[in-house]
Amino acid sequence: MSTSARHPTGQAPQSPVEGSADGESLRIGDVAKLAGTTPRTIRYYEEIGLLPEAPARPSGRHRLYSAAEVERLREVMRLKDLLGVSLEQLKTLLSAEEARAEVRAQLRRDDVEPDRRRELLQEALGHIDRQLELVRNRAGELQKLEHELCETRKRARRKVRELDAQQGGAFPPSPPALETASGEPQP
Amino acid sequence: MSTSARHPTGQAPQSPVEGSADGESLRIGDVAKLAGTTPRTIRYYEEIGLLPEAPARPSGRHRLYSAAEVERLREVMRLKDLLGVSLEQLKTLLSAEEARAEVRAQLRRDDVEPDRRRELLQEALGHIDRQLELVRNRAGELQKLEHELCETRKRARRKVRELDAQQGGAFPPSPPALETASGEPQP
DNA sequence: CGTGATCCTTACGTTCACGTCAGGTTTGAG
DNA sequence: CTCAAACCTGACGTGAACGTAAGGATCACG
Repeated sequence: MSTSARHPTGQAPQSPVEGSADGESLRIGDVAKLAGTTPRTIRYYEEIGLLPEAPARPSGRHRLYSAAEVERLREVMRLKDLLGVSLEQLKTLLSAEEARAEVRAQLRRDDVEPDRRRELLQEALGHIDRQLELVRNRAGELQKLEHELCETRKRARRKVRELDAQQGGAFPPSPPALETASGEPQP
Repeated sequence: MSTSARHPTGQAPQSPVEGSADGESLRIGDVAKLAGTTPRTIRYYEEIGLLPEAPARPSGRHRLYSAAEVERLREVMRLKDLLGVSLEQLKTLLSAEEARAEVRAQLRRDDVEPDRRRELLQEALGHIDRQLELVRNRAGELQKLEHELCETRKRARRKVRELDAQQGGAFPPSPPALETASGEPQP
């Protein structure tokens, strides 16, 4: 970081990020930026099997991704954050989606026996239900917490108003500070 | 762990856990069990200032807790889990509750100037609002996720039914597996 | 007042989820 | 073809959140 800022163009000359017409050939750095993370994380996720290996990479060559991989990554990060599970558990959960993808693939082919189809769909449904239960539990807990906080908030506001009214008269219920009326509550 | 299982009474002779009439004098192991964690974790939380030091412990003596501490601990664990924040951030968030406790204490004393009261209450309100926003964000995200999962689930079920109907006739829509009608969905 | 279970402090070990650095290779604009 | 920028593979480092083990002090029952 001293005498290397040569390119007077300023920014990095590479990284199209959206240059090509279709949504193909993103490099790992681009994907990372688009998903809001780092290349290292992507490689790590791939390493532990949370993300599939970059599709058909010809040996030691650079990884190339499509927009779909970015979506996948975002979804992974979203689930990790919202469900608060370990990457290992997340991998298990996501295996369900892989299974579903496979189901869809099989469904597109028309040469599968209906019995087999039923099996696959039923399995997928089971996965979905497990996820759904997990999500519902957490969502419920969070709503409970939200409700509690709202109540607490109400009580606090009431106390403020009481205080205002009690020794009021001196000056009218003037705007107490900045954000006054309904800046937050709107259930 | 060889020739020490003497006490024929079977269980540990200590740990009242609910023996005393009031809710006092719990030892760290009891608290841990009641809250579903370990003594080490409790000491750690105390060490980093997430929990207050066991009240008035006479020097190197054992820690003693009351039922209230158990509640506090459960609350901490709940927030940690639901909000998915670091213990450091959680400490910051909880400082708000400490502040609120202090406010309540000051409110009980009657000799505080109203202006000061207002200040305290307003501050507490600010803390609450910050928490509330955080909780609401997460709750909203989780609901979105839940909704998406529900949709996916619906589609899957529809496909199953289609499959049933298509090559049905052979045998009626018999119970596909075990859990059949409305075992999960009830929004 | 002995004694076994529990607790104390101190300190090092561990797992997860990456960060960072080294040394070499690949890529793409010029 | 050149050359800087980005990428590659290892390998080691790191912070958070505890686990675990050592050596000794406390506690409560008998």
